[in-house]
Amino acid sequence: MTKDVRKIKTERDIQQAMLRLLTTKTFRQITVADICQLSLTSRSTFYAHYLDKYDLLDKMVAYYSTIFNEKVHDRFNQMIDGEIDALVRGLLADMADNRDAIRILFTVHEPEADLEATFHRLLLKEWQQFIKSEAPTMTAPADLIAAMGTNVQMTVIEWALQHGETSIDVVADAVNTIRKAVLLQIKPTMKNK
Amino acid sequence: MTKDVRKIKTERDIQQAMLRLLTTKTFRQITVADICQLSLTSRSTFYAHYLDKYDLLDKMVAYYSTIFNEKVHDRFNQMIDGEIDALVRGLLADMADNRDAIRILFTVHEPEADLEATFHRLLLKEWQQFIKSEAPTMTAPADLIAAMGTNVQMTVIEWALQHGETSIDVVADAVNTIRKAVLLQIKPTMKNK
DNA sequence: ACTAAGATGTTCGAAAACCAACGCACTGTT
DNA sequence: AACAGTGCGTTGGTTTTCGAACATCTTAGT
Repeated sequence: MTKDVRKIKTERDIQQAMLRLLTTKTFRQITVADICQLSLTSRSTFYAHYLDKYDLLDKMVAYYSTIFNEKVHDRFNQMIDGEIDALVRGLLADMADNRDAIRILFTVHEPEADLEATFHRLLLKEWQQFIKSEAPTMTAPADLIAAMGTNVQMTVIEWALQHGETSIDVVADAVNTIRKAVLLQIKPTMKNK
Repeated sequence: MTKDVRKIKTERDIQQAMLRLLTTKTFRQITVADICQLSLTSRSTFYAHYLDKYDLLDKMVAYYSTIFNEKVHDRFNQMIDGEIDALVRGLLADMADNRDAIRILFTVHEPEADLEATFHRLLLKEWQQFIKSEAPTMTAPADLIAAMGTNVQMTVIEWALQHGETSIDVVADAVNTIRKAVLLQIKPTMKNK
């Protein structure tokens, strides 16, 4: 039931080729022939794995989205406490291996496949759920605050993807101030923390 | 007549695996199973390409030796002039792609396969030929001077392999002084240069 | 409107790689 | 001496990949 090693290898090669090509060309400009040439796979093999280059992109985005979703869901509860976001720091640690891939895919914005947008959506959903359970009634509109929290975190994530995780320390104070301000809208009792 | 892409890929994978393993273990400690596991190739495929791990090492050494030999032979005549060794600088430029591989293989010293020793031997042969044609009669023993020249160059090569090519500039003066002293033994007429 | 070039997606026989299994040799227990 | 453990090298049937060919489809040039 487990996959043949050859399948794993060709999919790895094809996806690596796609990522490398994306550093040079636009997704639209990339041809299936380009991918095959760089990955040393034959045309027919490519189509044995993917319907077309859109399907390929789709599966890549789906893969990283799944990982992200799992990690977010696991860690979301730890978010409130801790300096900067324990969540964000944890996520970046979890995805250290895939950082290059994610950074590259973040530059691709196709209607069918958009990793950045997907991450944003997943994060927003968790925020909404979080607010609903923690503070059912709020003075400020819940959706607004959820959007705020999401955007703050996304900003940190993207910044760390570009500049490296360690660089988080540089902006920790600034981000913390903002984070606390957002959380204050949800849990006013946290003032004295 | 040209090789199937699949052969190229598996040989590439196997050789990369060998190099990566050599950064961790001794050549003796490495097993065929290790290589197969890391390169994602099956045991039977390995033996379809190589007799055993010694044969693999052998072919890798042979490959880089061939390249080295060609480059040395092409460039040896340009050696005398130019600051530091035009030869050495040229060689390092030619082999920039393979620098990591060569640096790793230089740490392996098996009686049947020793890249460092092979490079040394090839270089020495060129020096002997050079002296024979340029200065058939010399006061100092030709073999001694050939050995000197070879060792000076090998030292620079190994130093550059470790520290990067640009770092040659740092030691250029020192090496040049020595190089000139060696060449003076061959061509006393160069005093005034 | 015609053509040439390049890209897509499919088909099929041949070549290569996989994998599970086997026998063998060597080493270190108990 | 029997034993398990590990590494070597080989075998044969199965699966995957390759390569070359083919029929579209789009796009640019004359």
